[in-house]
Amino acid sequence: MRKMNTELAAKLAQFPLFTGQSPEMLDKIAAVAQLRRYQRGQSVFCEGDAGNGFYMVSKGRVKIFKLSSEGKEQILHVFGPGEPFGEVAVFEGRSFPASAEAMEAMEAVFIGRADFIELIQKNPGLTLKMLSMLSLRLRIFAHLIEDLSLKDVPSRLARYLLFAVEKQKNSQKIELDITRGQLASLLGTIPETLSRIFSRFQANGVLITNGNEVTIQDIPMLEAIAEGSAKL
Amino acid sequence: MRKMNTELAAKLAQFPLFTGQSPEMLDKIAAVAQLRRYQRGQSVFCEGDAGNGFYMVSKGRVKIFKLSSEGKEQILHVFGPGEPFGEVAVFEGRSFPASAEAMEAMEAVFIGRADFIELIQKNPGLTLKMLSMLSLRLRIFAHLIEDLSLKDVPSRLARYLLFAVEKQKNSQKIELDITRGQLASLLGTIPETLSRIFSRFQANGVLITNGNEVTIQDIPMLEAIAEGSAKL
DNA sequence: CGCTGCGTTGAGCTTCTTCAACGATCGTGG
DNA sequence: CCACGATCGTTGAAGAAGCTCAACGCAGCG
Repeated sequence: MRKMNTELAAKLAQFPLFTGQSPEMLDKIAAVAQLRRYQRGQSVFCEGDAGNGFYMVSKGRVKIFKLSSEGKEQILHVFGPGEPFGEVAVFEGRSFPASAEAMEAMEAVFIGRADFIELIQKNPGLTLKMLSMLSLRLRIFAHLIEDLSLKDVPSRLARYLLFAVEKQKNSQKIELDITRGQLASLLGTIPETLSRIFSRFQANGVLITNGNEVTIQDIPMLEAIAEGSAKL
Repeated sequence: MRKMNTELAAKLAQFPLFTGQSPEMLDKIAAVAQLRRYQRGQSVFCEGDAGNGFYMVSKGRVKIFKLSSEGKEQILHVFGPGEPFGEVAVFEGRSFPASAEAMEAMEAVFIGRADFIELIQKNPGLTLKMLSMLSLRLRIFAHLIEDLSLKDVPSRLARYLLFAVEKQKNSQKIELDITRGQLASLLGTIPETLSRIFSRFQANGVLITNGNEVTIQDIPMLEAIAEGSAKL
């Protein structure tokens, strides 16, 4: 039992949310945290479920998504190691507003609602981090809403690719870390449409695709498409 | 000066965020808060502006929105008395993710970033309220994303109307408190499309429109349309 | 070897937007 | 008091964007 807690505490220390916490505090947190494991495709929670706590990814990735009545999926987030999810239900005290599913073998730390609220109240630094994380998510959501409502699919793809280029230190060769289908769902479209647009970009010399590898050839053009000042 | 502060303190006490605060605390808050007035159509802040603080509506209404490069508008929120806005920029420390404009003569209390962060850190109750508010907004955004990505316009309108019915205590006569154009922008479409759908609903006996007054006649049908199990 | 999941391509169609015109309402100034 | 312009809402016709459905290729894996 002792050993398990120190292991957990070590994991907790990795999370941005908990950096700067004293070892004693980490031990306290570890005492109320549980480690949970999921297989690829396994559901973590479903929209509407009662939210009794929140999660932080320690290994693998989760997708947070909504389903339409016809089964179409809209991905809201893809979270990897260090990122928390399911907090909305904790603070707002109701059900989960979306579903979560492991995209690959995944491991997450779970902390119950009451325990976490207690932690927060005693820890102003933690509070501010949490507020800042929720704010960041609001910003991301606002961006997604803008995309869905005001931009066409080529623009969205262009924005996504430019973001990926930036994230990978401007190397023009990008490794897509999700499948085409998932990317389509993240961009609010379907695989067929996404595929057509990739082809169109390639036909116009904007990029070259090769499996999960995409080489960007014309960044200025991509920027023009992203902001809507050029069409293909 | 003294008088102004007590006036302000009285206003502050009305805000859900500050209910339960001691008179002394309210005075302290009032000392760092400013009252700002806006005319209909006046901009409060623009997307990208540096966010040095946040606002709480005390009179009138604001819309929070994004603009496309062609000038199309997507409304993210409409806020009335008691509701805070612009907090994202405070906690995340960057710029405003969207623009804000007064929809009518409006009055808002402004609190600077540093002051508010100080307040928060000394006041766990305030913290939790703030977390809960941000969470609620994330939930609302998730709903909007679902609408935009997974539902057609008739569904969105149906959902909106059902929500309004519920809000107005189930009287089937609804008073729309925003213009058609604004409603279109809130639902992620344009006035022409919205108008057509209202006509279609009316032609099928689902509702009767009369200016800003809408009388719902077939709630079950509206529910069916909202969830996508019926089309017109 | 066949199966299954994933990606691609084509054809047709639905939905929504665009563009244009028109009617109604309201506030203003003559 | 009326005329005027501005704003808003409505309606029609045409067009574009993206979705559905179906077929096929390809790779990985039992």
